[in-house]
Amino acid sequence: MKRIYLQKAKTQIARPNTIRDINKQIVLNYVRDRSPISRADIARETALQRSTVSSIIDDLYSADLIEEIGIGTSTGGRKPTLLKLKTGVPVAIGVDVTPRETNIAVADLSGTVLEKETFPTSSVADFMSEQILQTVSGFANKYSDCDLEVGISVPGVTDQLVGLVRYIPYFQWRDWDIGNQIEEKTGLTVTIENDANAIALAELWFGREDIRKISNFITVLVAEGVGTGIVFDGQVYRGEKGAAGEFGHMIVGVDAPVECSCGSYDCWEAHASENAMVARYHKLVGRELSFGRNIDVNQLVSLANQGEEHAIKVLNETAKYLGIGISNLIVGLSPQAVVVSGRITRAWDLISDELTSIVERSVRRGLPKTILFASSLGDHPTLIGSLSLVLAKKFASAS
Amino acid sequence: MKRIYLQKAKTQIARPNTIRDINKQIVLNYVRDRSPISRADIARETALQRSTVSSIIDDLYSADLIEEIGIGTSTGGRKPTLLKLKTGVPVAIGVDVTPRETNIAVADLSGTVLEKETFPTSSVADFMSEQILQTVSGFANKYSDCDLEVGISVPGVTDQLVGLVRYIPYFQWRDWDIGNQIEEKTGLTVTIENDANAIALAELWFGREDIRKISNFITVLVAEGVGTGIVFDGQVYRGEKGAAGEFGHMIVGVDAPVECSCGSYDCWEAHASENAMVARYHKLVGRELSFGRNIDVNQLVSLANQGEEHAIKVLNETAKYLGIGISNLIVGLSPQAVVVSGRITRAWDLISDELTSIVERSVRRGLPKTILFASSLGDHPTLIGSLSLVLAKKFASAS
DNA sequence: TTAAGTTAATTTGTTTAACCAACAAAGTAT
DNA sequence: ATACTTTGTTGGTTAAACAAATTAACTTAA
Repeated sequence: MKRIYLQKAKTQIARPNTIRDINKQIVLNYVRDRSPISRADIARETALQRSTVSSIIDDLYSADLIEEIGIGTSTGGRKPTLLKLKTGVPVAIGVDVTPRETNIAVADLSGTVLEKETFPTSSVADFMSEQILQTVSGFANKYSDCDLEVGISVPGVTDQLVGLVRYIPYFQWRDWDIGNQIEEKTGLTVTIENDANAIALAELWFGREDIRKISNFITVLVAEGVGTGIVFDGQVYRGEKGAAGEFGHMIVGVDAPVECSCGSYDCWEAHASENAMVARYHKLVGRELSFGRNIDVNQLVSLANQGEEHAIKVLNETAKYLGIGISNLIVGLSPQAVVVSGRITRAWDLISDELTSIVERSVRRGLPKTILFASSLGDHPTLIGSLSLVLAKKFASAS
Repeated sequence: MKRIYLQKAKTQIARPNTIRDINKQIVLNYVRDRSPISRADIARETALQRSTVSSIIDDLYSADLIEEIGIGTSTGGRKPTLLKLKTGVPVAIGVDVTPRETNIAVADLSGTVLEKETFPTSSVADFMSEQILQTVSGFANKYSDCDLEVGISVPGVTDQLVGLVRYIPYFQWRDWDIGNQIEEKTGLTVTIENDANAIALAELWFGREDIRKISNFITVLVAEGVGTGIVFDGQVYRGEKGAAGEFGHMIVGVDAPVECSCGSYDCWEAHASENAMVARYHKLVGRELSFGRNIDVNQLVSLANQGEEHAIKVLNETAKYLGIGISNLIVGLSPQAVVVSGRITRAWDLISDELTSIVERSVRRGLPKTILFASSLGDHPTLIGSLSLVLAKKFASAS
């Protein structure tokens, strides 16, 4: 049940083709989710007429979105022709900027990465712009016969309307105009989004099956900072100007091991981020043990997985604060699940007990239990996030 | 952009009449919002054909939702016939249960209360059920020729699917079956909802104009406890089993003046509720000054408005904690506005400065400013909330 | 005061895309 | 070999949009 806003009425009214648009999208989602599937199966499940389904399938086939994959087995009558999403054809370019490295990839409708390039992220914005522009337009030229769009994920505040990165705390970049630059050079449509929101979108469309079935959940991205993405009723909630999900700056306790990117020492981010984790380790073992330089998060997690007790202690401590923040979110938003992503989840076995026990304290009488998951998006969740910005548009409903 | 869930596909596919359903709803909203308005005006604003609008208006007229109000002035040609919502006809019964009193009212499509009965709320659930049943069925019989539905607002956790009140902390009622009892006795459809969520719905549809135009906001209800209602994208976010918005149990500080309904002393509710306010006053002035009995919130607010310094101090202190919680919500959810309701808002002039200054600290660089409002729903916001549960259904879009 | 121009609302016919029913194609079961 | 099933297509019907013409009712200017 949703309020109708009259300002947008001209785009909201239903035209004769609105019916087809809606049903086309539903049928496409069936092909995506249940493939291989026959026309008759879709008709049964949607309660559309078989003739209507056939007609819609013709449309989708012409639009190069689906293909026939073969003939199925009979169940007492004519054999069904089976359908699936058209794969192997590039449809999305994803640009994933993280503080350490930048990944640019080309993917097909199913989200499968067909080609990928990686380079270290430089702290000089103009230099980065140039490198990204070069790679993206390289892909665009190579696949100029395909109908491509570009999605960009960055660790900061974005403005989707004007295609601008407002602020990236890690590099202190302000008003980085990468979106428009790509649009101008390649002519492709560009969508830009905060990393945590992009991950939320990726979990919604490409995450593990038990999450894709859920319509209300929260993603927590533990990286240099802590970002949260909120999925509400099957859509990512962006808030005013896409600034929602900044629960990283929620106050959870004093005297954090590191300063938050906002300057304070009492934010959740200052207690539970990778930076906090690294700082805890140095405080515990002294700097000399870690080769005089800062230990890498990967090394820290590996040490813990190998059983090094200091590393384990640090992970547990970090998990505790992660849990406190998560339990605040659960109390307030009552999501069906919370999905944690970031390198810390490589030691999921070591932290899940601590997390679960803290989170369970927040379960209130009579309320359903919120499930905790580690992300299943793999080693580059934000890259999948950037691709999702393009792919989700193909499958999502307009409203 | 919203995910399509295949489980519900059978109810989501578009039929030929889906077009009409959508456009009918949009036209009805124009009549509601812009009345008096002519058919030609609606056609211009929606970009529907004038013939289509006329046909839809005929439908709405037959359904008794609108009426002609007269002839407008010419702007150079034929005079327009002006339309408005049909008023004066009962369509909703609202049942508003608060710890002190219970209000039951009948309202028309515009939300205007046509008739109202009030009685004190008893702590005995069965007795309350009987009183409510009697009053509601009285109204139902009196207006048996009208197409009525019932909305119920309660200060606790509700389960809309089975029509049950799961838990009311104030009275410690569990599984109070009032919804089904009314349905059985009267045959009317009943919708049950938590008070804070009902208020959010009321603000969305019947609140002040500057709020109705906003699609993302949060309502904070300060009563015996503190409840929050979240409006995302023009719809009330209920969370899993309607348990969202329990930010009252967010941890904001230690040593609250009263115990929270959940038993702890560090919840927001324990710092910022009416109960906390009353406890602060007693601690400050001593019990004897307030006639040996607990001072009433109304009295406390009146004293403050008259300039009594202790009362003012208490209100300021309470506003401080209210502000801390609100600023956490703003950081995390980035709403366009926060609407405060409850008796404390009768002293809005005394608390708004304190609130605003705390909230402004949470405004982060580059983010739009969140506006703070006192509710404009009047003295019985939860009653309007209960009526909204019925009325919003008439105007909202299905998806 | 008549003719010309405007605006409002309705009527008539066309198009889209759903539904339904009948049917051909391609199988299985007795 | 015959009867039944299942899949997918074809042709006719219906709902509701659009588009254009028409009627209604009014204002303005010669």
